[in-house]
Amino acid sequence: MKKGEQRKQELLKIAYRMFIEKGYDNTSIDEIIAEAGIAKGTYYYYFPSKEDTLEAVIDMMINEEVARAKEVVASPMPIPQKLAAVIYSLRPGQEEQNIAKVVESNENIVLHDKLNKRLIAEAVPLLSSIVREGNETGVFNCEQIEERVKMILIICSGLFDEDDFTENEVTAFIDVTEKIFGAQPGTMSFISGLILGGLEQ
Amino acid sequence: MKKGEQRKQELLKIAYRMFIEKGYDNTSIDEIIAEAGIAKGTYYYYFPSKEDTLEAVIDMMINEEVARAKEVVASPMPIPQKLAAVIYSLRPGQEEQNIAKVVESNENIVLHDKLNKRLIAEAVPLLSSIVREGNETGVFNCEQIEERVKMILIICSGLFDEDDFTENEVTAFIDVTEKIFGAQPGTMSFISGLILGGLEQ
Amino acid sequence: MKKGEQRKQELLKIAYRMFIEKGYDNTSIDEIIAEAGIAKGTYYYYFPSKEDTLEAVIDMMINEEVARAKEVVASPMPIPQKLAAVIYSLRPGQEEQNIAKVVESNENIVLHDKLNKRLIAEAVPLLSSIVREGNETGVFNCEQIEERVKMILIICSGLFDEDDFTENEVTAFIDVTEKIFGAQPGTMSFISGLILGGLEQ
Amino acid sequence: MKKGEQRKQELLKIAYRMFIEKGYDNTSIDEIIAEAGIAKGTYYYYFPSKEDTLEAVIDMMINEEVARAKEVVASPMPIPQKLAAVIYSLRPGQEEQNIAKVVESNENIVLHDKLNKRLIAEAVPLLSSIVREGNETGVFNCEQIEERVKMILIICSGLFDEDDFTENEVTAFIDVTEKIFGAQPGTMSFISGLILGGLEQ
DNA sequence: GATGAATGAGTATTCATTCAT
DNA sequence: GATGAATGAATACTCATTCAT
Repeated sequence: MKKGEQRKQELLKIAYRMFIEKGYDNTSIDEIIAEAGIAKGTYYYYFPSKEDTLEAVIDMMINEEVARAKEVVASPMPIPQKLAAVIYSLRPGQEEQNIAKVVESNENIVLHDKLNKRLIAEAVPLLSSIVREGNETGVFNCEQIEERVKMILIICSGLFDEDDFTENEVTAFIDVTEKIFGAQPGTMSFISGLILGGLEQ
Repeated sequence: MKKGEQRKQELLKIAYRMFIEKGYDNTSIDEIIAEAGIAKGTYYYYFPSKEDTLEAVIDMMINEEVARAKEVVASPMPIPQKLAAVIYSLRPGQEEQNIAKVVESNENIVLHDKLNKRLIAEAVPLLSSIVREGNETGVFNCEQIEERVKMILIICSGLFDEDDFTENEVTAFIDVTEKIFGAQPGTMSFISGLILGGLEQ
Repeated sequence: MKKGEQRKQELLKIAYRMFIEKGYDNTSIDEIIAEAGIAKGTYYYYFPSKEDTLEAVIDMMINEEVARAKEVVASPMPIPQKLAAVIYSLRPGQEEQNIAKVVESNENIVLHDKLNKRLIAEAVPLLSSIVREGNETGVFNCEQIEERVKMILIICSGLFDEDDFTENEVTAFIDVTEKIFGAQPGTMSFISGLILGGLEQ
Repeated sequence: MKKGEQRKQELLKIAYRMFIEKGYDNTSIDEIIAEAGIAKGTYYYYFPSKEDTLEAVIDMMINEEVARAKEVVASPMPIPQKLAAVIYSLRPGQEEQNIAKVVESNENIVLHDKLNKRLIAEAVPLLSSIVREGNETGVFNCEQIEERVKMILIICSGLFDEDDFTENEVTAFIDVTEKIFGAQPGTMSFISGLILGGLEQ
């Protein structure tokens, strides 16, 4: 990697962390360069605008999450487990666990929303292939695969984004997931353990 | 209604319209007062801050939508139709049909998101009572009623907000709705006509 | 005059002086408000932009110069003297005599040029009426009055703007002026004294 | 011509074109080097500063215009025609005819003004020799030759720069030119055709 | 000759909020 | 109830220039 490209990656990491910690709108260029210890001109040498930096940060996040998801896809696992694992690996916020102060999601709707739309776009094909495989092996049975996958993703992001879900929500979610993909009752019940395990981390 | 309260309502209507037309962040107090023809001090006499104005605008929208929804609840209708009708009446954006220029939803995530969360909070009890009635009459059959209602609302807002849904999405949505509430296949198929009808307006 | 209008006039005076002393481009808003002792917001309360301030400054200068010129027009004087006196009163830079440090004209071409164009537009009708009167009394004899007046103004601004003209230039100018307006030789020779007198100030 | 000198000339041509197309102030070094396809360091290897580039551009323009003018001076022509032809060949903007988009003259006062001053300095001796020749052959009759030549140049640049002159202006200009140089009425009337011909190009 | 990463002072503008009258 | 003058912190972005390699 060239020297310039490396520097750009560093900047990206810093911007990424600050956007998550403080929110995109609440993070000023001045703060970013102070943190990075560079001059303002240097920042603008690498990024044409703050907006572009956001775009680049989102690309970076997406790429990492998708890469992780693809590893899961490639790994040997029962279909239902694989489906759940991929969704789980895509969880926006996964990344953010390592960061101490995460801004209230209210103050970062911009980042959150952009990320979500991109994530859905990237994840639908990935998950659809799994569901298709499930259809073939008989563990799933459904049509409109892409649309159902999209629904699951929407439900996940709407339901679990804030980490304050209840047992009832999980129960209903499992049932709905099974029915959405035409699986036998109980097929997805392992999710319950997965989520609780995730919480205990 | 007192004179002061009346003026506050006028201001609210203006702010409401401008937020939708231009987006919350892109609407400045200066623009609001110019439109209203009042002095800046007058604005701050009625609203402690811009944020509070947003809150009041959202309250107003919610109230109107909930009132409309309650009328539907009170009206005599088969349960499944009533359920759908209430959800439909709550559709955020319903209000905005009368406004010429509506800002791109991207630029109004703040308003959009706040509204959505409030709407879900208000709508869940309303819809739950309908589902409960459905359970009693046997047309529905499900537990975790509130959670399932919430899911449906999440799916609706994620799927239908942008008016660019496909036939496959509608088909899948109908199937999923039936299964979520434990209804017989075909129970909710009338939705298809409802959505298309809504589009043809 | 209302309080606000008064403040605006003060600001205008300050901006005017600074533009002349330092040049338009070299004068920053920060410097203006520091000089005026006001907050940045206050500046923008009175002027929508720096460009508008320039426009307002030019208006002010033009108005004062035109007012002075109109006094001369109204005063009883022989036509040739009156013509010269009006031109002299319009001299851009007349104003600037009172200001200690005047920026090199090179650095203020913007102001200078805008002023010049406005001045010619304002002055042509005024001077034309004088020339017309001269035509009637027989002291002048020319057609294309407006065009000739414009020429004289162009010559003046091109020749005398920098105060470093020579005796030969004055001699030629007098001759040309007489011929432009079809006056008898010697009619305008008093100008020589006028210019030298002006210089001695 | 050495390789380095050649590259400098190329750069100059690019800067020249961009200054005219976009205005001096609106053209950034970044844009110049992007157009030229060179690195920033390379630019500064050839030019010590942007200001110096402007100076060099102006030199180049002047040289070309003066060279053209000198050809006219050397060609066999009646004196009055030669005088007019030289002035016409010096017209700033002559060069710019070949360039598609030329910035509004308002936005390029800096270039325009510098060029004008330089042009007058270069042209006065050239034209004076013609007028002197005219004095000797009797077609002209005037003193203060340099000063009168300067006046004509000032009038031309002030009157004809924007290509929107009227018939009256041309008529007056011809008359004034004749009188400035003490020529017989009608001597310069051919100018009328020259200007109209120039326009028809 | 040539590169391109780094600089940092400079700039205009926005806008929610306050408060004396 | 109503006014509007005053505030000032905040902010993104520009750009000519330098210099180690």
